[in-house]
This record gives sequence, structure tokens and C-alpha cells, in this order.
Amino acid sequence: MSGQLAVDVVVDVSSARVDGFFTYLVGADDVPGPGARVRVPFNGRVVGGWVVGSARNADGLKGLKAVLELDPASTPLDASALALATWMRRRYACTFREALTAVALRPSSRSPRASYAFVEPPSDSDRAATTLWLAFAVRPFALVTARGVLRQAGIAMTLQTLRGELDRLLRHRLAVRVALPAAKKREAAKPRRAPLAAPEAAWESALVPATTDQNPTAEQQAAIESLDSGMRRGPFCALLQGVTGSGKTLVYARLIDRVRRRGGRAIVLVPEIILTPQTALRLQSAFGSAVGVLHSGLADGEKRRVWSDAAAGSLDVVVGARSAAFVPLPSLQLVVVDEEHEPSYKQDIAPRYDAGAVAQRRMGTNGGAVIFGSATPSLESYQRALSGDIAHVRMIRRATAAPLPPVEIVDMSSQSGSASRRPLSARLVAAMEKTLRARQKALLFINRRGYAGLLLCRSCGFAPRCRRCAVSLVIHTADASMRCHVCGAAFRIPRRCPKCKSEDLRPFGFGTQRVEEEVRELFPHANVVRMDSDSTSGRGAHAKLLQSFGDAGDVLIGTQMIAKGLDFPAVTLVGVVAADIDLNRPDFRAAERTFSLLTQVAGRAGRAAAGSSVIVQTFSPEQYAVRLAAQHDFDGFAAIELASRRELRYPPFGRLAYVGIAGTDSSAVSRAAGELAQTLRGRWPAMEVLGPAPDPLSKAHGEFRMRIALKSETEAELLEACAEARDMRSSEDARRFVIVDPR
DNA sequence: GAATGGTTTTGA
DNA sequence: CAAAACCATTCT
Repeated sequence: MSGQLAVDVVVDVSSARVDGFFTYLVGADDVPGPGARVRVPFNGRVVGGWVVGSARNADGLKGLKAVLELDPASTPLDASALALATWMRRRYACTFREALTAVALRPSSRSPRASYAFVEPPSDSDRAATTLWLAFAVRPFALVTARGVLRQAGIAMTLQTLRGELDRLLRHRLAVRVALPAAKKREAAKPRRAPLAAPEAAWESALVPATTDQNPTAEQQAAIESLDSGMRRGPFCALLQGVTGSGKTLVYARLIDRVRRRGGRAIVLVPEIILTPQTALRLQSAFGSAVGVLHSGLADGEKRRVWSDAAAGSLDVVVGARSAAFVPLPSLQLVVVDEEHEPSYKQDIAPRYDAGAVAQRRMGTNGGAVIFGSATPSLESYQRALSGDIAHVRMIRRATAAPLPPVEIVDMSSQSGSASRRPLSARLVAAMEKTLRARQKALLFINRRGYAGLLLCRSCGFAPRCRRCAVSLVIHTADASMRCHVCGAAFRIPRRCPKCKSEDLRPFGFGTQRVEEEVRELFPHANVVRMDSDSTSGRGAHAKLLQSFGDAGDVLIGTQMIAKGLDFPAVTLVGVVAADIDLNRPDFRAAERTFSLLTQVAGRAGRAAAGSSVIVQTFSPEQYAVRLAAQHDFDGFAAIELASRRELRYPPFGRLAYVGIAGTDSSAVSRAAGELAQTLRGRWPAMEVLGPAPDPLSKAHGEFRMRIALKSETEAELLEACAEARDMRSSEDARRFVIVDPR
């Protein structure tokens, strides 16, 4: 017996081709445990990696290399984190490494950038290399810097070509790759607390009149007792379905309080980063400094601090977006998923996990509880609650006892003549007049930013589209540009039609900017605030706009970012400018999304007292999602929607996955997609393989996109097919991505 | 993804 | 004829 030991390591190399672990030798006196972050030699270079599993005897294993070092800076993952990553890998058809980067605190995105350094002068004949040598003979340089120097010298080069050139220098041993010294790391940086204080204070005064020390209503109390008794019985999962304004946050706070008294800890997930401050403040009023905030918007250092505080046990509650589902809180006993129907809980890049499902997995294995809260649950959760798979607790009254506001539908197709080209109907304008005269506030919701959805040529029907993304360019008046909302490209608005040279170009379809213009014209004395991702780009801009609306605003115009979580008691009128925008999206969830959006927006009205109203403008007044949202009838809507889902075998009646194929060569993409679909059909005759069809986003960032939909009765079959689709060899110039349980 | 080694292409 | 381009294979 040699006594030599070995560990299995997942290398931090981003390719599906190296998914799995590799075995390395370790010294007997310095054995890294499972979950440790190490550096290992890999194919001629040094890469990071995670140890999975414990050390074992290396006898009989030949040709192994040795672990170089243990990363002292990172805390090892515990066994449950490793188990969670293992589960994610299969569940979301991602690589081991992708799963681990989600479960571990994501390594700094600004890792020391690899760069180059000369070791010998290049030959005189190579002009580019000689130029670089003159500039960087003795110091290392980065790719981008090199390009700058070359451009100065009049040598233009794409990064791609430059990379090739530099790689050639490496091959010829004239240069080496080095890691740039981590001098730019902010060791000496001041804590980033101060700039955060002001916006948070704004939230407090504008939006958080209610703390959690109010007395629960009878209905809230009943919900608390029922959920708590379920929680005490072991692993537990429940849907808390409470109408907008029913006071779900108070219920969460009380449950967390009980968990905490029993020595447990809790995570509260909210759908978006901008919603964390208000939730955190409410919980801080109850639990003080035991509450932490964690999301991807924090600076690296801050993130690290919260993460380690949580792991050390000095936090009892962590509030955060999606990624907070992984915080390593010891004795974690409760995860609250607020607004659980929100699609943002699904991560849209690999690993494409769903934070709610992750929470459930964590609590299922740890014996804790998950509470999904929503006024308009996802049909998956709702069906599970109906079938008794998870507990179902409802709250049908608002905590303030204010009634849900009446909703009036305005049929925009009956608007005649010039009125039909304006965003606001006479009915909505009249209601706004009345509201403003009473010194109350109005909120206008339109789910499209910019001025107009497209520019239309009246003589030939041509509408400019983004060449890289195949979507209409949206008109923005602020800088007279047309912008692609997929890739961000911006163009000047043409005076004449690029196709037929006609000058009769007209904006078509309304956006927030157009609505703002209209409102300013109609109500010149009103204080108008517009909130969309264009007006909230700066740090704290979001909170500042809300503050100013709360203080002196009359009309708030915005996209879906104003649909959630706002609580302005003075808002007595809510107008939905165009309910059809989401309804017409080519997605099986279009109706569900429209229903929930309308309900959430309507819920912003009259939270304090009676006498508020909601006006919904639509071209489809009879559509069931619109009609039933207006009647506040979730059950009625769900019954219709579930019946149609059942018929088409869409979730929750069967499992769904998309396999996407993307590439710059359109025919290669469709050939690869066709072959893949055929192979899948042959391999899985019982499974429904739909397509390939063009992805709803048929072209994005210059890549053509196709999509194959997989529908299956059983999870095992679906996941196996997904893993196969991902791993299948393909010689084509087409990349593949798998989305299990799309939202 | 990146390195390696083997094969084909290309241009003075 | 050798450098460059291409391509498949492998990584412990």
C-alpha cells in the first residue's frame, strides 16, 4: 500500500464537453475536504475547481496529476450544497460546473484578467507584433489595451484577429500568458454603505407606512396558525393565496418570528432586486440587524460579507432575489417565495434553475418549509394546491377592509376616427380629470417603453427592424432614435422610408413616452412622473422617482415595474393603457401573464379606502383573461385556463422543455435543428417532440434561433431526453441550449 | 474552453 | 516546401 490519496474535482472550465469530474492526487497531510475550492493542472494550464466527494485511496489509479493548492480565500461548500448542485445538474440539464457556480458564491466576475507579456522580441517583419513590443517590452498588457495601441499606430484589428495574432506569439514562445496583478482589487476601498442610505430612506417614507407590528386581522391570524401548524409537522409546502392588499408580508413576518423562536432561520425571496429594500425594511422593523439582503446587484465585497455572515450564523433572515435561494443559512427552516408567479424566478442563463423549485428541494431534504405567496398564483402552484399536493391557505379580504376596486373595460376598437390614434380614451381622460381635481393620484400602466412600438411607412407598409434581432425597432423621442429592445442597437429615425422614399412615416403603437406626452398635453398643470428602465438607469433613480411621485406627483406612468409592490394610499385611479400587448405574445402563458399583470396593477388602486377605480383599455374586451381579471375572479380564470392546458398537455398537466438551437448561419441552424428533432423522435417515440419552429425571438444578437419543444408525462423521460439533446454530437456551427420548465 | 497533433490548403 | 488554416480529439 502506497497510502497515496486522490480526490474528485469538477474543473471550472465552461464547456459541456468537460462536464464531470477528474481525479487528482493529494498530499496525505493536506487533504482538501468535499466542497473545497482548489487549483489544478488541466490540459497544460492551471484552472480552478471544486472537490466533490471525500478523498479515497489512489492505488490502482495511474497517470494522475496532483492538486496544486487549496484556495484559502473561499469557504468550502457543505455537503447539502454539493447535493443541491448534483440535483440541479440533472434537473436543469446543465453542467456540474454551472450548477456549482450557482450554489457557491459566484466567483468574482472581475477575476484577474488573463493577459500577455513578451519574453523575446518578435521578428521585424511582423509589424503589429513589433508595435506591441515597442509599447510593452517589459510590462504585461491586456487584449483591449493592445488593440488601443495598435489603433494609435494605424493598425486596425478586430479583437478576434488580434487574439489569433497573440496566440501565434504564444505558440512561438515569444510571449506568455500571465495573470494581471490584482492591483485593481479594492482592498483599500471604502465600505459602500453611504450611497445606499439615501434611496433606502426614500423607500421608507414613500412606501412603507405599514410595519409588521400591527395586529393581524382575523383572516391573517387564521393563515398564520394554519401555516405554522403545518410547518411544525416537518417538511411542508404551501400556497398562500391572498388578494392584493391582504397583507401577506405580515403573515410572513409572523411565521419567521415563530421559526426564529424555535431556533430556525429563514429566506425571503422577492422577484426583483428593486423590491428587496422595502421588504427588508419591513422585516428589519421586526427583527433588526438579524436581517440581511443578498442579490446580484451588490458589489462583490458586500455580497461576500452577507454570504459569510449568513454562513457564520449572525443573520437570521436573508431577503433577496432569485440567487438568495442558495444562501448557506444554518438551521434554515423556512423559505418564503413572494409573488411566486413571477417569471423572474426562473434564471434565463445556465444554470436555468427556478428559485422556487430550488427552495423546495432544499427544504424537502432539510425538513423545512416553503411558502409560495401570490394573489395570482402560477397555474402550476394552484393546481398543486387544488389537488392537495401542497397546502392551500387563502386570504380573500384586504387587511385595510377596503374593497377591491371596480374595474371598467373600455373597448378601444369602438374608438372612431382620430380618437383611435390616441393612447387615452375619452373615458380614461374623464376619470383622470376627476381624480386630479380631487387632488388624488392616478397611475397609468403601459407595458412598453419608448414612444411607439414601430415606425410604419404609410405608402408601402415597411417598418424598420433590427438586422441582428428581427424585431421592430422602437421609437424613442428623447434622443430621436429607433432602438432594438433585444440587443440595444440604436439608429437615427429616417426622414424618408428606406424602401420607397415616401415621407409619410408614422409611429405606431404606444409606449410610455407617448403616453407621457399625451398626459402632459391634456393636463399641463399635473406633475407627471414616468418610470421605466429608461428613466431609472442610475443608482437610486428608481427610489428617487417613487419618492417624488409620493411627495408631489399626480400621475405615475410606467411599465410593469410599477405593477408590483407599490403602496401609495393616495392612488385612486389606475389606468391600463393597452391590455393587449402581453395577450398577443406567442406563448402558452400569455393569458396567465395578462391576468396576473392586470390583477397586480389593479391592486395598486384604493389600498386605503373605498371609492377607487380601475380602467382597462383593450381591443379584446371579451377575452377571458381580461374579462375575469376585471371581475377579480381568479378561480374562474384558472378553471378555463387549466382546462385548455389539460387539453394541450401543457404544464401543469405534463412537463415541458425547450431545446434551442442558435447560430449565425441560418441554414446550418435549421439543418441542425431538423436533425436533432428527428433523432429525438426516434429515440423517444412516446414523447411529444414539437418543431423545430423558429424561436419566438427568431433572431437575436445576429444569431438565428430555432426551438424544439418537448412535452412529456414523466420527469425522468423529459430530463433524460434533455441531457441527450445537450450532449449529442453535432458538427454544425450551431450552439444548443436546454430550458427545462420554461416560464 | 483551450491545447494538441495530424491533415489539408496555400502562396512565394 | 513550409507556414497557415482546419479539424478532431482530449483534458485526471
